[in-house]
This record gives sequence, C-alpha cells and structure tokens, in this order.
Amino acid sequence: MKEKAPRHRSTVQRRIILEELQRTRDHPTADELFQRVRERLPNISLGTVYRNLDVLVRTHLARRIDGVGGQCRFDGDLRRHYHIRCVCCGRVDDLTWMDTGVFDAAGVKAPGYEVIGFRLEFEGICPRCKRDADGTETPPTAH
Amino acid sequence: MKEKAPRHRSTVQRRIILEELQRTRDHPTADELFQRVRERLPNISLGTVYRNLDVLVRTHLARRIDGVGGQCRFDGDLRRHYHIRCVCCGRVDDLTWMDTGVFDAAGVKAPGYEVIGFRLEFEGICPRCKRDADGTETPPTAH
DNA sequence: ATATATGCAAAGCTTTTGCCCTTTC
DNA sequence: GAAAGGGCAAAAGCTTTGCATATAT
Repeated sequence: MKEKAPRHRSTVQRRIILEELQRTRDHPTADELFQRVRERLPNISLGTVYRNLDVLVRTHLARRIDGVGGQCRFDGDLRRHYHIRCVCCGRVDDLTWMDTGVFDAAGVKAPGYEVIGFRLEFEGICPRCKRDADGTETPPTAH
Repeated sequence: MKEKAPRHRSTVQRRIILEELQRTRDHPTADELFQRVRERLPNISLGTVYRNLDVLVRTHLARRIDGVGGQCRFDGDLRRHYHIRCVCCGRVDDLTWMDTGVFDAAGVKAPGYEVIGFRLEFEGICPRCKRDADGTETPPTAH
C-alpha cells in the first residue's frame, strides 16, 4: 500500500542549497535562498529550490516555518529552539537561550489525535522596526 | 504621523460573516466561510469576505490562524485557547481543556524585541486521517 | 540503463486591489 | 452628501507542475 520512497541523489544543487541554508541564521524564504544560491549556481531555477527545500524538509534536514500571508521560511538549524517573529517586517529570529524543555508534546493529550509535535512562535517588534516605527503601518499578522 | 483609523460601519455582510464565524468551531478558511455566508447572502463576493475578515482581525473580533502552504484559517473564539492541527488534512481543532497560563509572553525576553504575544500550535494526526491512513500520503507540513 | 533531478515556463491557488456603484451614518 | 463598504474582475504573489533534457547511481 505504501509506495516506496525514492532514493534521493546527491546533486550539486541540493548540496549548495543546504549549505546556504545552514550557513545563515536568518530563516530565508524560498526566494531569498534562491537569490543566494544563484550567486554560486547562476543557472539554478526557483523551481529547483522549491523542490529541494521540499526534499530537505521531508528528509528532516531542514525545517519549514509557516509564515504569515502565505510565505514560508526555512530553517537549517535542527537543534531545538524557538522563534520570534516581527509582526512588522516578518523577520524571524532564534530564541536559543530558551533551549529548555518547557514544553513536551508527549505530555499533551488531544482527544482522538496522535500528537506528533508542536510549534511555538513568539511575536514581537524587531529592533529595526521599533526604530523605524511611526505607528502608521499595519503589521502583517493584523491583515 | 499616525493616519486616523476609519470608523467602521455596521453592514449586513460584516454582521453575517462574524455570525457564521462565531457559530462554528472549525476554524474555516476564507473560502469555506464564503461558501457558508453565501447561503444567506447569495450575492456576496469572496473579496468582501476577505476584506471583512481583515477588518475583524484588526478590530480584534476574530483571530487569524496562519496556515500551512499559504492558506489561512480564522477563529471567532476570542477566549484563550490552543490549537492542534492535523498534518494530513490541515484541520484545526481547539484545545480548550488546556486553558491554563502555561505560557506568559510577558516573561519572555527576546534581545531587542518588544514581545507582544506568542502562537502555540500542536501538530498531530486527526482521528479521521488516522482511520484513512495508508501511509502513502505526504502530510502538508512536510511539503 | 534507468530512476531521479534540473530548467524553463505555464498553471494553480490564495489573497489583494482597482473601479464604480451602493449603503451607512 | 461624504465616507465607508460591496461586487466584480483583474492582478499579484507564492508555490507547484509538466515536459524535455541532463545527471547520478
């Protein structure tokens, strides 16, 4: 019943995409990553980046951070940590200092569900947006 | 500097959209809500639903639940509660029994940030998906 | 050899926006 | 009667997909 999983091959594109994702700490969107990878592989296409991010997430080499307004971000850091997102600009920073076992999904019992994890994200206003703020802009989460 | 906020008017569409959102407990997408509202207001347009959901979220009469893959869900229940999302079908259920102060955003100090809240969401497999599962499908979060 | 991956472009979906008319205050 | 809102359709933005070619094993 279960269709057999394809054995993924090691391609230049995949390796460099992962490298770039791991090199940075700023949780790029697919397009941002595409721009960076493109500097090393000028012919790579955005579709390839999406396909590979997909593979990387499925093989647990990267994590997807679901975003506001339909844009995802990706994280190459597999260590347990939390995120804080700026509601103004959408930027996502790490909260590694909280690297504790505050929450344990195993302890959660949702009736009927098989719980497999949880997602915790703080929301705030990042330093740059605080500086720029004139109170006029409407934050993305509020849309 | 701050542009003055428009004073919102009470329209039939807005009232019914909010009513339908509050009537249900299943966190509909904009389109799902549109279908339900349409039964009462056959001429309403999807754009109006989006515009009103926007207003309702901004005026804190509804909450937006950011979704996987760019589709948002909305919640008309303003009481403090958590969510559990099925990674197979995307369905979101409430976790009201956890209605405790487990987390307090005020206690979180993210360097440089002004913390305004947090988002906690459990992930799991809902009863229906567990029953249907043949292990073949790839969950949405894994994409 | 053959399954897997890439590039390119087109298609798909959700959400936003412009325009002009209608409704609310 | 101004200002806010609605309907409709087009546009926008992100992501996925089809197809022919190239590459990894």
